Amino acid sequence: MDEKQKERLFKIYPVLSEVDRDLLTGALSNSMLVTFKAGAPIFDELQSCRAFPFMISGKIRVYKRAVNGRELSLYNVTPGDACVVTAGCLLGDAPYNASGMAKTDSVMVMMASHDFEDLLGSRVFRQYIFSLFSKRILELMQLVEEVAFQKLDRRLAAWLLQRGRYANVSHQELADELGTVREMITRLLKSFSDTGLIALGRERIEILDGPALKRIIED
Amino acid sequence: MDEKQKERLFKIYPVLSEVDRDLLTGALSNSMLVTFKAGAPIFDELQSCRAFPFMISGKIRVYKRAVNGRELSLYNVTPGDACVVTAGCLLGDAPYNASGMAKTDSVMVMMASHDFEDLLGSRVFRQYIFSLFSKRILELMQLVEEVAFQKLDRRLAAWLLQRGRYANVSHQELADELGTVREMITRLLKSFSDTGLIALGRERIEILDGPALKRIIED
DNA sequence: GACCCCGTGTAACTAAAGTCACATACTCTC
DNA sequence: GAGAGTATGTGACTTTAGTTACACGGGGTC
Repeated sequence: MDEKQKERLFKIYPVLSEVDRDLLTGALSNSMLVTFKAGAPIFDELQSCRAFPFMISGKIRVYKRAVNGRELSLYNVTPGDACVVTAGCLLGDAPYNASGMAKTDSVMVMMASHDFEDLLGSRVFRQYIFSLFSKRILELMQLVEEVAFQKLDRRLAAWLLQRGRYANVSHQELADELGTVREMITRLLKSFSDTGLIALGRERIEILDGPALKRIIED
Repeated sequence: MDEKQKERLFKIYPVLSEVDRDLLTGALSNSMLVTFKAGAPIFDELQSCRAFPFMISGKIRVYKRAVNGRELSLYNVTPGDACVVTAGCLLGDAPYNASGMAKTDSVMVMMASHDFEDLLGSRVFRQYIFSLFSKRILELMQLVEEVAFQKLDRRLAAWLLQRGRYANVSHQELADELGTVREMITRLLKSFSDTGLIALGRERIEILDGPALKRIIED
């Protein structure tokens, strides 16, 4: 890692500046910069893991894959985040039970497990990591509820709203996000489009009537 | 907290003996012993939380409740465990987003947030807590997958097997565990019973043919 | 331009889950 | 042992989701 990259790292994880200087220097000199191309698989179910990732740029999608090929996104990891599966494997010493792939070109610093544990000696750093964990746990619990209790049209509407005015995704990608099949997405999008809530194009969805979508979510 | 209770606490959380003596003594003298009767609500969605619980005895069920009254268990907390929602709220400074109730009479030591954070200064203690967190996260991810991709008969069979030879639950309780409705459970249990996999009684299920149940799970 | 790949549209059908309504039966209490 | 309250059994029906199979069309390649 050169100085420029360290600087970026500090910018994204300001909490690192609170960590003991020597400890950090040692840990970083041990760490490796890794890059992934968009679409590249990063880890897979049942694999065990060796290092803790600090995302510098890009976006990692963590998801579950069912036997029949259907997928469901659990969460994304972006710069400033931590990947809790990885951390979970690392600290809980269990194999991954999800898969990860790069959604966009991604760069991350991989820090060895024991170095990471050293850094956790810093109270502020620890608080930061814990709060990332906590955020994820709450998100996961939310996800469980949505999958268990909410109809697909609601979940789809919520996904669209959260995405902003335009979304450039194929129906298949959307299905893989929500854990369903392409045809369901096509159908639901069509019905949204028929009632003027959205406009459709190839790999493109535009929200025309946000408030109406919100009403679907709220029931 | 008297000496006898401290002893029990140490027995259940041996890792506490690794923590700095003075720190621990201070933290414990600040802590409160709390008891809940079976069935008592412990916390609820959107409530904020003030302390970290160390379970001494009993069992806490953490679950999500849907608007229409349906429920779905997320996990149970037993002695030696940590309640990650609570920890999540505490450390991530967010309100609860699930509910908790005592399944059996329960006793726990509630430790103030800042005392808990002090204890985390100990590397071994920290590792212990992190590994509890990790375990839960992996469990939650597993749960998401099951709810999203697995049919109810599989999930029910899995629940029964994991429970051991006898389960003393009502169909409604089972429905609340799995996030479905009573009638579905009654129907599925009936079909299991018709094929000789289980024997049914009032609030009682006995597994007769474990291997066959396993086959249902494995498809 | 012919071809192919991929994303999308759609209809008919199956399957799973949930809803409604009500019957039955056990248990505990008075 | 009558009655209340809770647990279970069950059939008919609706809704939601998933499956199958195929048609259409744009965009890029050779």
